[in-house]
Amino acid sequence: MASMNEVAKRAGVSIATVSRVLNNSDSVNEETRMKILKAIKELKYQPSRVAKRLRSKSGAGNLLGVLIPDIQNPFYVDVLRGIEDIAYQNNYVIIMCNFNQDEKKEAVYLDILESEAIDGLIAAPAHEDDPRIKKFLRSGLPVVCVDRGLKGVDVDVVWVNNEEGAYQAVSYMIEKGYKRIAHIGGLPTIPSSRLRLDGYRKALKDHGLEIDENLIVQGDSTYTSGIEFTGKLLNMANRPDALFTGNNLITLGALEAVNERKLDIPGDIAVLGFDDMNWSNALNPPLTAVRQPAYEIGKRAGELLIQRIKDPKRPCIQMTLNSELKVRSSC
Amino acid sequence: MASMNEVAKRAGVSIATVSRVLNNSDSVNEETRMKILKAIKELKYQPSRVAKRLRSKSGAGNLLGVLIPDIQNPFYVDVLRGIEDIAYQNNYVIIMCNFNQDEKKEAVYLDILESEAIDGLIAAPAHEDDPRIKKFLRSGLPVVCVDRGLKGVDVDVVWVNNEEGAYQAVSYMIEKGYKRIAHIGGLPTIPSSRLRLDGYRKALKDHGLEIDENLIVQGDSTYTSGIEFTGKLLNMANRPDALFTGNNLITLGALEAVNERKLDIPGDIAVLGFDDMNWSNALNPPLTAVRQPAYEIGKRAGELLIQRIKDPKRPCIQMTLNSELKVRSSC
DNA sequence: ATGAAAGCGCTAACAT
DNA sequence: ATGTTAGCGCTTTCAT
Repeated sequence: MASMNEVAKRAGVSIATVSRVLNNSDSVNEETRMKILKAIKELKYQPSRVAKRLRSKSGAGNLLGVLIPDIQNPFYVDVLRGIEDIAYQNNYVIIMCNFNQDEKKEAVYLDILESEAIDGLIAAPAHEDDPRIKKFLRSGLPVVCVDRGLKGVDVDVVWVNNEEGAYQAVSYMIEKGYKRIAHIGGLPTIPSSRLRLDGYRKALKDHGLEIDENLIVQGDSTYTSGIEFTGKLLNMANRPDALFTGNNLITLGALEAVNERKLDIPGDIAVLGFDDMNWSNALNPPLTAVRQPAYEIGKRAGELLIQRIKDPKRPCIQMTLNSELKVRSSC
Repeated sequence: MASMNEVAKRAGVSIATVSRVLNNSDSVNEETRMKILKAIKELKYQPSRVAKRLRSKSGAGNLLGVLIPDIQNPFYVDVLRGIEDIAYQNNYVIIMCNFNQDEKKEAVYLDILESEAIDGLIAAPAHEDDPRIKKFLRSGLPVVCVDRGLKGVDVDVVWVNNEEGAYQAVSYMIEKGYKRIAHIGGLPTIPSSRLRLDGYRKALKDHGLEIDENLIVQGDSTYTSGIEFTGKLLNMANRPDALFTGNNLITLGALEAVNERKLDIPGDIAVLGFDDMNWSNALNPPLTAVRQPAYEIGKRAGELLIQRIKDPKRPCIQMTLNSELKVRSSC
């Protein structure tokens, strides 16, 4: 790889001038600019992003960190996709950090990202008190949270109206005539889990249904938890007639458990999931779900981050996107 | 962030000595080592990976590039997950490049990765003649290919026995008694698409079934292509009794098309997909599929890459992992 | 409009 | 065993 020095030599100018045309800062004589451009082409010169990053502290490194809890969850994949589109458009590149709900790993990644001199971070904190993200935030680096907020600090957040989305979903279920609606929630430490549960409770209450605590379970947001809890629920003497699942993975696990028992959806048990998937119509029956605009969440977060990098002083924004109930046939 | 200089000052030594204890190269007096370690702790010093990368060309930068065609394909997500595990264990971090089958984008990403001075690259080339990856390879940087090989060059590859996997699958279908087995393939430019098709043809031939070219279609490997082609196939006067789909996304699209027509699987049409998913049991009926060990492909590729970074001279390896036919209920 | 030179944080060769 | 020093490739004053 040719260096700026070689370009300068070939063009017969100093490296400062080369740097100038590259960053089209200052004015430079049209003739010399041409000479330099020519040399760049001939040498196939490409600036070193590493050197640039080392030299010009923050903002010019074109490097973003993305810290997410579980890349195997389709929701986060779509978010990531949205972030990537914006990053690519702006010549940023992404270091992908999947911490798998492991707080130790999260901490390690955060340290590395700092040491990589990233320009900004998009993160879904492990929970709303997440001390590691908070510390990172305090270090002054631009941060945007997705899907999960942070309590007691001022930070950009992009998420969805979790409580409202759950409320709508459960209300719909009630209106459909379901009486014993169970809920399998995710990790209680994750804010969205609690908000969705709140929405569930509120819907039941507002419709005059009594809340049966036996029908409310909370696991660890995984596929396996979906299988397990659905199994328990279905084994109950007086089993529920409908199931409201707390996320993607739980839903899928629930479907496995239902399939296993050869029960009919929605005949034996209706299923409505929080989180939609691009292939929900491939499920049989097609899944009725609360759709989070995952791709757009990522896109918006990317935009906010780049804005903040350019203007660290701009006030924080909390952007709540709307979820949408996609009615298909499972409920 | 404290720099090495500050550590040196606080410990009352030169930065060279600090560097020595950090890389535990050379011998350094136990006493001074302690002083330095103490200073490091007190200042919460963390070496700058950027500076290190700039200085020590190649191999010590702890940065890997991953270039994949479609992050929204669950197969690649699992591969990525495998790579990440190995990377993390070895203190490497990953720049994620999703090129979405867009060769222009692929080229841009490759340029950027070079400019980022990555230590190595794991890539699924757009196709087997992919000139951009070949060029990259020629530049001398360690490269490992996954899922797709490269023709006419010596390179590490980790993939699966595509032809054999397809052969087994289709043979199984034939033994089950299906007579008119259709195949929806992926992009013909992708080697695995062709190999799977080859396996399909060979199985039919070996079992004395005639090949009906009307039952063979090839699309662009997407979900939509699965929907479309399945639709066409199902609308045929003499429609197939079974479907062998060429990848994950196609399978899902096919299921949507079948659901839409309220057809029964496997009664009206059996479905067997290449590529398994972690939640195949959530499908109804559970999907019979050829399972690629995606996570392990990623893991092995990561291992090979790190080996090559350490020893650029070691001979290239082509690692073929075995696929496995997971018999469930869709076929 | 252009150049010289300092320095970002580190490694490694060369001294001592 | 430890220090000095020259870069890695770039940006950015400060001169001219």
